[in-house]
Amino acid sequence: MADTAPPSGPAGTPRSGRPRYGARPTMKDVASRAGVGLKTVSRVVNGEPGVTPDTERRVQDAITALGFRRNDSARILRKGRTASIGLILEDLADPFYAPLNRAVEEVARDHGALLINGSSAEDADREQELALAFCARRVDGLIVIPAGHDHRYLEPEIAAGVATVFVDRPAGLIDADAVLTDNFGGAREGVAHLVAHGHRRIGFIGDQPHIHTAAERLRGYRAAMETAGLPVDGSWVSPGSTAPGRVRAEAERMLTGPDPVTALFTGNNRVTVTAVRVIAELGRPVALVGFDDFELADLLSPAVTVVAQDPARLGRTAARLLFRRLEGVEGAPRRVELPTRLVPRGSGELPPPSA
Amino acid sequence: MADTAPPSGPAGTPRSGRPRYGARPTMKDVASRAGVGLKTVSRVVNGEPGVTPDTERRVQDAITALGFRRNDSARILRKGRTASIGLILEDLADPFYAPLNRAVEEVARDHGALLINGSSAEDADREQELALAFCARRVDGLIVIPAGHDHRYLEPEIAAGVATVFVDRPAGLIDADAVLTDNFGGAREGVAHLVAHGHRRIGFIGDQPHIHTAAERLRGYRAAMETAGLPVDGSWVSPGSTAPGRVRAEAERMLTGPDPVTALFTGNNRVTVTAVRVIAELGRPVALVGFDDFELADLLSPAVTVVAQDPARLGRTAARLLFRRLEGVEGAPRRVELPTRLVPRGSGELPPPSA
DNA sequence: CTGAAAGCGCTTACAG
DNA sequence: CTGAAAGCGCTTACAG
Repeated sequence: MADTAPPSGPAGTPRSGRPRYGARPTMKDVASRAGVGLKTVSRVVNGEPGVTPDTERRVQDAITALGFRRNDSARILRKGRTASIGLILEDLADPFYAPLNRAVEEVARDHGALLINGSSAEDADREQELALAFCARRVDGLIVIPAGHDHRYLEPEIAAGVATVFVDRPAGLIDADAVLTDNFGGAREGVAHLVAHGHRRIGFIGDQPHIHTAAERLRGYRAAMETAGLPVDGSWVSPGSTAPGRVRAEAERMLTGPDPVTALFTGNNRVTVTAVRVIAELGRPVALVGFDDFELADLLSPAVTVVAQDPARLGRTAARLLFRRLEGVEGAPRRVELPTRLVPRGSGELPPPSA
Repeated sequence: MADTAPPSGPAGTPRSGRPRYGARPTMKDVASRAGVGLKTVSRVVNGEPGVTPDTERRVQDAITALGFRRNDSARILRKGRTASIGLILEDLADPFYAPLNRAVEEVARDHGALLINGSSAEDADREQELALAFCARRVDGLIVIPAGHDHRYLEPEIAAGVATVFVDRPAGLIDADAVLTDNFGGAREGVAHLVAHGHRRIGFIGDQPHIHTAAERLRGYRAAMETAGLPVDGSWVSPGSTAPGRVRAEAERMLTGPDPVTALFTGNNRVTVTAVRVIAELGRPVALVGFDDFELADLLSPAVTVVAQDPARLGRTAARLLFRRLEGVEGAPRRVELPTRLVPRGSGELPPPSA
């Protein structure tokens, strides 16, 4: 008899209508179990009209019995769009980018898209590798916080229809949508704030100058000093790595030399935190304004005055622009610049020591 | 002549061998342009042996000319595994989970897999929706920080071969791999530390008790008190929302009542930060130990003593376990528990006010 | 209302 | 060394 076939254990059930272990039932399996055609199953799964209640029920029963779940990868292959976007940031672990990440996710979710994530680790090669891997998966769009300065490698992808928006820093050597913070204006305002509180000797410690945001902030510092008619001594300006060791050394040098600065403008949150430590160890108050807000800045004493960006808004704006492009909005690449906000908390309002 | 066909603008090039705008060249396009078979292109693209240098060059030229990039979605459909994993956490914007996220990414990268991300927003329905969406995309594996307490919805997926590891909190109503922190032991140690510094009246403010980690930490608090032979007044124990308003009210109540506690044990980083604010406003030192480390804890005054978890290790451990499962390691579900580390910084070593 | 055929862009299993 | 055929699991376009 046909039933004398060897009993099928959990690891392999050749009996028709049931998938083998580790495999998954397909629409074909559902169709044969329900005794209908493939297209009818497709109609039920996708809620398309034109199926009698009785047929629908039979299909639903088969779906439940087999534990069928539509394979969206196959669907996607046929439909063209993948309903997924890729986001490349510098470091998924960096608290500064976390709200940006979440904001992008929310917008993607509103549009029914999934989010693929990756960290460039501030390495141009890794950025490219990730971006192209995402494109190979045929993401509909790409949001990139660039690490590199040459994005020509993306030209074929963009031409092929991958919507691409750069955030936080502009693209290099290609013309593309970008959503940025007004780094120049923010830094200028922060330094002007120190000037307004009587400082004339203001130090700048920032990130490496090849990073766009760092260069812009340094430019803002210089502009504020020039506007105020203040000279800038070369020894007051220190762009470079944000490694605590270097920042610490530079802050100590500027604050304890023969003719010390009376205030510090720090170019990003990591620099600011190290500067706070140095000042605390110094034992005397030093005026400080930092670029980027950070948690607990208000709990330190003195509380730290900052030029705040809005990372969530950066992400939201970029993602919305991306989906607008995907919906067919054409036009020249856009450059959106978001404002900063000066948050006075105490450290930036300290006067210079009365000479 | 054939060349009298209407000129083809950028939006549509019917000329054979070139894709229309917005579409992408396929292996078939490459094959016909190079004058070879489809399989030969596949061999070149995948670096398989058995192609003469001359043929290979012709194929490479066609690839370059057309800007071909293999469609990994199609490849995946045929191969079975998608080389992607999904990670569901509570909130991509939460700095606590950011290092976990990055650690998972690094392990995935080591295994050539991409990372799809999502936030449950502490909502069980949204967790399920995300998990099933990831499964529909046929991720190879799933790492979940669960929001819900019933994960039976994942049983068909797990049976179908989706490797699944829970992190930070265990799965509900199913038996599955889990990587957890020793919340009980950590809390017990933190409270015992306060006891060792002379405190007998210690308050506990924690998260909602239906959250596994919160319940475990409360259990640790009670165990430490009991071990020390100290009674626990009901008014000293406050599990509930971590919203600043509630935490603030509870901290103020415990610290300013008729018979106030002399020390506070706070159940997570958000609670700790609010407690620090309340204590700062109070104007007198109060001993404090918090569960979870946080940035700048050492810069506050007094610096905050914490029971630290290692979120990156949590993520790394979970991801490694996941890939071991994907490599075929069978066996009963595992439960890994990672130790905490008490970090004395000052606030936890304050003595009770001399009565 | 229902379904057979063709095709999305690859890989697998074979055959020359 | 090379390639035609079949198939991964769906959807599209059509026909009954």
